[in-house]
Amino acid sequence: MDDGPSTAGQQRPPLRADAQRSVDALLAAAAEVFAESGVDAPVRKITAKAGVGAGTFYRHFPQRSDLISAVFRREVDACAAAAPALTAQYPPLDALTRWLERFAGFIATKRGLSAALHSGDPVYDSLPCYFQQNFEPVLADLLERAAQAGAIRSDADPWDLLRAIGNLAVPLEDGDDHTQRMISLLVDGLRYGAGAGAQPS
Amino acid sequence: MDDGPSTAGQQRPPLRADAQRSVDALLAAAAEVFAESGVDAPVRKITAKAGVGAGTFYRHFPQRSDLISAVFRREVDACAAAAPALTAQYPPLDALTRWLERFAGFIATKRGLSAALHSGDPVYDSLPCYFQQNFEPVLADLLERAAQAGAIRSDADPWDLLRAIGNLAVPLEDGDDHTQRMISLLVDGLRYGAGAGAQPS
DNA sequence: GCACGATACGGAACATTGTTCCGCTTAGCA
DNA sequence: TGCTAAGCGGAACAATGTTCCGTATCGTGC
Repeated sequence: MDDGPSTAGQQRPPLRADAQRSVDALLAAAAEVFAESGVDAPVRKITAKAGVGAGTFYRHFPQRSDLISAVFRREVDACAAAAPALTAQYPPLDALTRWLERFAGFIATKRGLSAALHSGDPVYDSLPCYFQQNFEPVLADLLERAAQAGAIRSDADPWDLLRAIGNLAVPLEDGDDHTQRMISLLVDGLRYGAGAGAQPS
Repeated sequence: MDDGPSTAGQQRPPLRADAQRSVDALLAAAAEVFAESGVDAPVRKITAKAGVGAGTFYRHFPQRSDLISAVFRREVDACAAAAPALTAQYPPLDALTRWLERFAGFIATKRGLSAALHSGDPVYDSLPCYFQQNFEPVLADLLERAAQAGAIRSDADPWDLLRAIGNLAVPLEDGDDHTQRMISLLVDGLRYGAGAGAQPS
């Protein structure tokens, strides 16, 4: 969906192969480093993990916010893209649950992002929108399939659920047992109103 | 209200006179520097303005969040404390207007604080509460006096007003003409429903 | 008023991180 | 295969956070 660092680029010549490799490596490394150290992690940590020099980093991401934004979008895309595979592979309720857990994992790597979002940098303005626009339809589809299968009630609002799980998963601390338990609680809640004789797990 | 940096101190021996001077100087300097450069301003800028060494700074504020929190509380106190004098010196409606402008000035120095508040540092958890607990009664009193004088309507909610002006004053950019105009607009709005034949300015 | 111990001060030194610069390497192309 | 522009690496520099310790000051008991 996004093949480069700057989203505002008008018409930029296609990246040379090695440059594309660098960008990919940096995004992958940054995602890992952000997950373990937050978005304020030192540049050197990222370049080291990516195996590139500092110059290369600043060539592709002159502003830190460019990198943060790019990593965020890439991870949103990846998480949203996981849904179809789950839908194809599992029954609707399982697909739903597994995707919610995947989503919680996504949220868990967002330490420090909340503060960045409030920094006032206009680069971030579009991120909440990107978040909603990508996730809401995905979850709506999962919910609808599960509802049509009679596994869950049909009046759940996707956006409500996304925010609820977003809040549940914020901590990131200790084991994610807690988040997982809360998710299954939510899913049980969804099942409660299903047409058939659903029973809590 | 708060005579030292750490709010969690159990029973700490009273500060030596020179230490108290240092703390005061640092808080005053930090307030100025924060206002002009945001809460991420370099430590050296603060110590230079306060006329103290780096060691002194870290002795009193081991964590930056300690300083930010202390400055915030001190300024909340000062702003809230300005109300009685205004009440004594001006008619109720004037006192109300002047205090709201003072409050807007307070908000205008809070660049970067919003991001800090979302950083997750538990030191900040109590600040929003402190903000509300100090300002709401003050404004409620000003509103009530103005309402009893027949200058404004009596159904205004203090907390609503605080948040509204907080939002109006956020920018801090250009001249504060804009904020001032918006405040007088709000006050006119309050006057509109007054019992007597109040007329917009 | 004086001496003494505890407390606090200042600022140089060190550590960490952000950012730039430039000689060298490589991809893409004719 | 050779040329050129794009890209790379990492040393060097700059800005800032943080520590350390010799010196100065305060509060106190006499």
